[in-house]
This record gives sequence, C-alpha cells and structure tokens, in this order.
Amino acid sequence: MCSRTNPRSSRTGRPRSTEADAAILEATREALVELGWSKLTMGDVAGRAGVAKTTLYRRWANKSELVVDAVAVLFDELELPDLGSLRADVEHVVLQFAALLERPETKTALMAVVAESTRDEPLRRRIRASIVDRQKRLVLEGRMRAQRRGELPADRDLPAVGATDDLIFDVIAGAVVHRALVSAEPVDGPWVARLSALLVGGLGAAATAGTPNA
Amino acid sequence: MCSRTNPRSSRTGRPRSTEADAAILEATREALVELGWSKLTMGDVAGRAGVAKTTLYRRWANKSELVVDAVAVLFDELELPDLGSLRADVEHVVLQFAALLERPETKTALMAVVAESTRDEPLRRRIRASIVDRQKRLVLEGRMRAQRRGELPADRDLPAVGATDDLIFDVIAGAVVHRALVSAEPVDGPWVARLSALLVGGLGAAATAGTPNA
Amino acid sequence: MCSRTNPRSSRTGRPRSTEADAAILEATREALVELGWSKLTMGDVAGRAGVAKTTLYRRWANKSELVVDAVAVLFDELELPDLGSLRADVEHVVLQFAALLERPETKTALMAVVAESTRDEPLRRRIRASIVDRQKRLVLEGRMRAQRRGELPADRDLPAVGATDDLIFDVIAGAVVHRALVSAEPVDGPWVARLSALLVGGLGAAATAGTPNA
Amino acid sequence: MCSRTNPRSSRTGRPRSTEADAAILEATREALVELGWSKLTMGDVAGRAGVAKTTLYRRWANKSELVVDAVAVLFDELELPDLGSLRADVEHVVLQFAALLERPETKTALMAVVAESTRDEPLRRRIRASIVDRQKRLVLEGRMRAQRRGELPADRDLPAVGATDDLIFDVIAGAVVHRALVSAEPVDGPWVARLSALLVGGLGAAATAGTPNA
DNA sequence: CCCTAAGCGAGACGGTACGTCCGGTCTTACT
DNA sequence: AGTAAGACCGGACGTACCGTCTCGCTTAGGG
Repeated sequence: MCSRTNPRSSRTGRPRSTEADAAILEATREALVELGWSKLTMGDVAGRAGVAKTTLYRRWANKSELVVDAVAVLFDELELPDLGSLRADVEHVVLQFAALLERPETKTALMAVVAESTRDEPLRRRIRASIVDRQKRLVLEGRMRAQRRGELPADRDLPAVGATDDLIFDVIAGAVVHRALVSAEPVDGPWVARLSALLVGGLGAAATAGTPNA
Repeated sequence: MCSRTNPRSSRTGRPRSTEADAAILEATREALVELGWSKLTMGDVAGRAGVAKTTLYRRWANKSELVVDAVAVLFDELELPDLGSLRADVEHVVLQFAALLERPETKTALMAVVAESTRDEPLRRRIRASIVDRQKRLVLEGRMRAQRRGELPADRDLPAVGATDDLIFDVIAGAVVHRALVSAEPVDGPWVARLSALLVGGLGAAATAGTPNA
Repeated sequence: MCSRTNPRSSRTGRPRSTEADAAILEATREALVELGWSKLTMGDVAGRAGVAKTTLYRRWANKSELVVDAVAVLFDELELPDLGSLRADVEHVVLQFAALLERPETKTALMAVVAESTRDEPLRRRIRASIVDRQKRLVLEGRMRAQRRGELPADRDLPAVGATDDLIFDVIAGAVVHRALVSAEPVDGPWVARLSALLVGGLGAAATAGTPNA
Repeated sequence: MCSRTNPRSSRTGRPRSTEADAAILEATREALVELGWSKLTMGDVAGRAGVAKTTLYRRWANKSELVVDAVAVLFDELELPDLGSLRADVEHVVLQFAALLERPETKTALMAVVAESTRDEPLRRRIRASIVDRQKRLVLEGRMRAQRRGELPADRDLPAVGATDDLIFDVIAGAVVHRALVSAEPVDGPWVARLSALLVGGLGAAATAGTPNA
C-alpha cells in the first residue's frame, strides 16, 4: 500500500510504525471530508494523525499519492451479490458506485487525482493499480454470471477481461461520475433504471446481431 | 463571459480593456498546454498576457473560474453534421469529443475544475452554464434528426431536452472522459464503434420495448 | 503652497478648485491623526476629501510632499509674546513647540518626512522652505529682543540669522524632538526649566567669555 | 537580539541558524546603504542574505524591528576616551555621534523607525532598549569623569542616570540629529565647538548658581 | 454663445511589495 | 534506522498601494 522504495524492506534499524500508516490514511480521509482536496495540506494531515510531516514523506512521495491510497480502500467495499438477473445486477452496482461517489472523500478526491495524473505518469499507474483495475472484477463477475444464466452468449474466454468488459466499465463508471460530478444531478432510481435498461438492451442487441466483440 | 458584477457596466470610470480579456484567456490556454493545471499560476498567466495580476483578479475570483472561461470556448467548436444515420452521427460526435479531450488544455483542466467544483457552488454553476448545458444541444439535435429519419419513435416534445437526452449525454461524455482520463486508454475507432453500437442498440431496444420515458 | 509647475499659471482652461486644495489638506491631517504616516494612503485621503486621486497628483508629486504641506501650516501657529526675560521667552517657545509635537498629526508625520528627505532632495528643500526656515524667525526675534533688553551683547548684524541663531534653533528643536519622540518622555515644566536654564546659562557664559560666534 | 518568543528556546526541533541571523542583519545594513529605508524590502533583504522570506518573518515581526536590530549594533561603536577636559570629551562624543549619523545606514533608518514608533509601542520599547538607553552610558561616564576632575560639583548619586544626564543626552543627540537631518547642514568643527561651549558654559553656570537638580 | 483647454470623478491599468501559506527537505535529539 | 519537532528554501497566493491612464463630464475665459 505504501511506497516502499526497496522491495525487500531493509532488515536493520527501527521498523516503521504500522499504527502510523493507519492513522495517516484515516486522517487523510477525515481531512478530505472536512476540507476537500485543494485545501487539504500535508501538515494538517500530519497533525491530525499525531505524526511528523517527515513520516508522511517517508511513505508517500507527495499529496496525490497519499490521497490515492487513502481513498482506494473505499472502493474495495463494492460488492456484487447475485440478484438473479443481469439488469438487477447492473442496477445494484450502479447504485453502489453512486453511493460511493456521493461520499465527500471520494467526490472531492477522485477527479482531483485523475486531473493530476494527466501530467504524472507514476500517479496514473498508481490510480490504475489501486482503484481502476480492481473494480473491473465487478464487470467480469457480472458478465460471467449473466453468461451462466444464458442472458449473454458464452463464446468468450471466461476469466479474462475483454474489450467489451472494458467498454461496459467505462460506460458505467463514466456515466455515474459525469452525472454526479459534472452534470451535478442526482443518481437516483429512475436514472439508474434508464441507464441499466440502455446497457442491457444494448448488450442484448449486440448479442442477437452476432457478437462483434474483440 | 467574464464576471462583471454590475450587469449594465457602470457608465463612469475607465472601461475595462477587452484586449486584456482576450489576451488573458489566450495566455491561460497557452499556460495550460505548457504547464498543466496544477503548475499554472495566476502570475504566470498575467505575465504571458502582458497584464498585471490585479487585472486578472478584477475579472475572475480565482484560477478555477478563469480556466473555465478559457476552456469553455473550445467546446463550442463541436459540430454535428448529418452523416445519414444515428449510428454515424454518434460515432462522429464521440470522436470529436475524444479529440477535444486529447488536447492538453482540456485534458488537464476539465477534471481539475470539476473536482474543484465539488466544494464551490458558484464554480459548479459556471461550469454548467459555460460548458455542460451548451453541449446538450448536440444530443438534442442528434435525437431529433434520428426521429425525423424514423430511427427513433417521435413521441416526445421535440425542442426540449428530455430525461433520455440527459442520460445519453452523461453516458457519451462520461464514457469518453473515463476511457481517456481514468482508464487512460485510447479512444480509437474500434472502441468508438463498440460504444456507438451499444448506445444505438440500447436506444433501439428501448424503442421496440415501448418505453415512453419522459 | 501647492506645486504649480509653471509659475504664471496658464490663463486658459478650467481653474483648479481652491476648495479641493483646502479639503485635501484637511483630510490629510485627519488621516494622519487616525492612521499615522505609514498607514495613510493617497486613496484614503482622496476619499475623505471627496476628491479623485487624480486631483491629488495634479497638485503634489507624492505622499511626502502632500504631508509636508498639510503639516506645515501648523507650525505657523507658533508665536513669541514678550514675557519680559530671555529665559521666560525660551521656556514659552519650548513649551509651544512641545505642544505642537504632541499633536498626533505632527508627531507621526514630522520624522517620517525628514527620514524620507534623506534620499529625496526636492523633499528636503520643501521641508526647509515650508517648515524649518520659517521657525527661525522665532529665534531671531527672541535673540534681538534679549539684545534690546541688554541680556545679550548687541554686537551682531541685527536682522540676519547668524550661526549662533542656527545653533540655538537646532538645540531647542532637536532637544524637544529627541525628548518627545526618541526618549519618549514628557516635555514637562521641570524639564523645560532645566533646558532653558542650560541655554540661558550657556549663552551668558559665552557672552562674558567674549563672543566667539561667527 | 532577535525576537525569540520563547525565552528558553525549545529543546526540540531544528535550531535556528545563527549564520542566518548574522547574514540577515548584514544584508539589511547593506540594503539600507544602497536603497534607503523606504525602498528597502523584506524580499530584497532575504535575497541578499541568501535566505527565504519566511526566515525573516520567523525572527522579526516587520521591517521596522528588523532595521532597529540591524542598526543598533552600530551605536555600540561609540566610545568616550578621556581627553582631559569636559569640553574636549563633549566635542569628541558629538563628533563621533555626527559621524555615525552621516553613515547612510543610520541616516536613513534612524528617523524612519522613530517615526514608525510613534504608532507602535513594542517598537518604541525596542528602540529604547537597543539604542537609546545604551548610549546614556556615555553621558554618565562623561559626567562622572568631570566630577572626578572637579569640573562639575560632585553632589549627586554617582552611578545612576539623573535628570540632568537625561537632559544633556537629549540636547546633544537631538541637536546633532536636527542639525544633520532636519536643517541638513554639516556638523563640522566650528559648529561642534559652539555647541560644546554652550553646553559646558550652561553646566558651569548651573553649578555656580547652585542648582542642585535631582 | 460657442469653443477650447484644462480640471474633475471614477475607476481600470501595470507594477511592486506585502505577509501568509504550503510543499518538500533538512537538521536536531531522542527512541 | 525511525520518529517528533520544527527550521529551512522556494515559490504562489490574494491584497493593497502607488502613480498613471483613459473615459465622459464640467467649468471657466476668450473669441
């Protein structure tokens, strides 16, 4: 989670405090809630965590990387219970994702680090590894479940993420983010229903038309 | 475009320089290209524009509002020529939007101001007015054209933006933004084809299923 | 009083408002009382005087010159009534000068413009002409009066300011200024009595010892 | 000398750099010489000292306090060698003080901080402690020496500064300052001779007249 | 009675310094 | 070697003033 420069952490000297790690990440989330991304400062986080600024910089290279780590864990809460149909599964995951984006920590932090990452390749990689790629499992799981149910044709290598999975992921996540943050309108039941209908309908149409996925 | 507090600008005193307005916005775009959002500074922009810092602050309350105005004009370049089919029109607008997001000015700026707007209501309004709402005309135009062609059922009040228009807008814009900035993968021909197929298929499915949404 | 660049003020055009002149100087004194030298601003003075900043700069080149003019008039209030003896006259003028220096306008302004004048030759000349030289009449008058009384030998060209006059002037004014502003202790009766005794005694000693003045 | 808020400087953390202290004060004097009081800026001083602006503000609250500290040390150079007579001693100290006031650092700075101190009680205290009170030792020393020689009656408590000492101090310092800065005329041999004669004569007259002042 | 040159209020302008804040590094002494 | 404390450099912030300018308007006196 934190950025150990050397892979096999050196054997000698005082070991790093794991309590500090947790306190810092918690303090970061707290500061995000109270202050938002742009007014969050490293000094403030250190103060809240009862830790010296040095201790932050020993673990994270800069503010962006710290915030990515602090927020990433929240994305692991997403789950995909089997609700019996593809459409129900889609609605559920959209609502979960929307609820996550309504939390002030994520709302203020996510787009900020993404914006930052357009000029910071290491940060981009960290975001992919810590947040983006991990969520694709939800799409993969949902798709395979639908294939097992027969809602989608089962002609693809099952356990790997395909191009359509990527597309669905970008559409779902992108639509929710855009609705919530850019359009700044509520991601509520009716909207989610319409989005899910569009997606399931589109997937179904593609399936019947022959399957043009990579 | 810039923030004149006084609607009918006061008759007295030296009038504001419109040349300065233009020079500042141009300098802002230039600085965004060279430096990106987070390294762009008001002082630097003032320097490039050959203008005093105070002149910037007399017009814009902060960096975010300035950047919104500087970038907004780029979104007006989007057009929607009639390519003969709904799918072709969708592909075209997606590609245009993707090209816009590939420009370094917009890539670095758009998500940054959106992130900032989560804590800044006036900024949010400015983004909506200057960028978001203006682009919805493309969706409206495309939908009405498809209805005229008979590709979509014509059962809605034509000139107003409806709930499905909003949905389509969020899906297209959100998917492109997410693909380009979050997933950080190319918005290329195949991906656009798949997205367009999904959307057109979904809209068609909804139409045949007879869902008369508002 | 105010700085007309060309001596014979041009015949044509709208004449300068003499009311503005007075209002500005009064406003300057008022601002000096309330704010002191360093926090007095030209804009504030203009506002108090109900006048545009341009009108100030048309008359005075800068803040220092304005303040010199505003304060100079106060020094004209000093008088030298004949109290019957050199010592009484000296005590009286010292007390008057001390009272003048206790006024907040002069206290804060005098040393400030003097300090400024160490790097500003025109200002130095203006101070001399407007403030310093005018007060020497008091010394001259007092000395001539004492000579008429026979308290001092009458062997000098009467109406001109001599070297000893200059010395006495610097000693009196300097001692009072130093006591009031630098030592920051009260210029009260006992102190004035001691100073006057010292001066009159010194002058007397010089007179009896032969008169070694220029 | 510099403003440590904490009397016993805290044991923890990185200690303040004493080299920075010295460099800043030296840079301040240098800037005073080159620019004078009113054009000296904190940023410029920081630059000359090779130090960040924050380092200045960590030590001094404002420009005035910094300049007082920078200039105070110069006043410690004054000495009072025994020249054999009260009058010679007086002449010597006056010349020394005049030479000090001719230095551009002091000429421009002294009256400026005094002017500032009329509205700034802490600054006034600092000036008294750092500059004024320290110089009174010269008057005290000179007076006691004259008493030992028998030039002045020895009827006062020897080691303490009395009211006449204060008077003499204000007269000497004030006269020199006024001559040099306000009248803006040279403090040369003849003038110093006249001033010394006046003072010694006045003190003698007071002594013979039997004025046992406090 | 208009013409013209200057004064005037208002307020934007370029410039410069302010004093504060933060990022990220460093130097202490202690653990 | 990690840690808390806090000083350090660098640099941007947003504000305040300075002294200048550019407007449109006013106010005389001279033709």
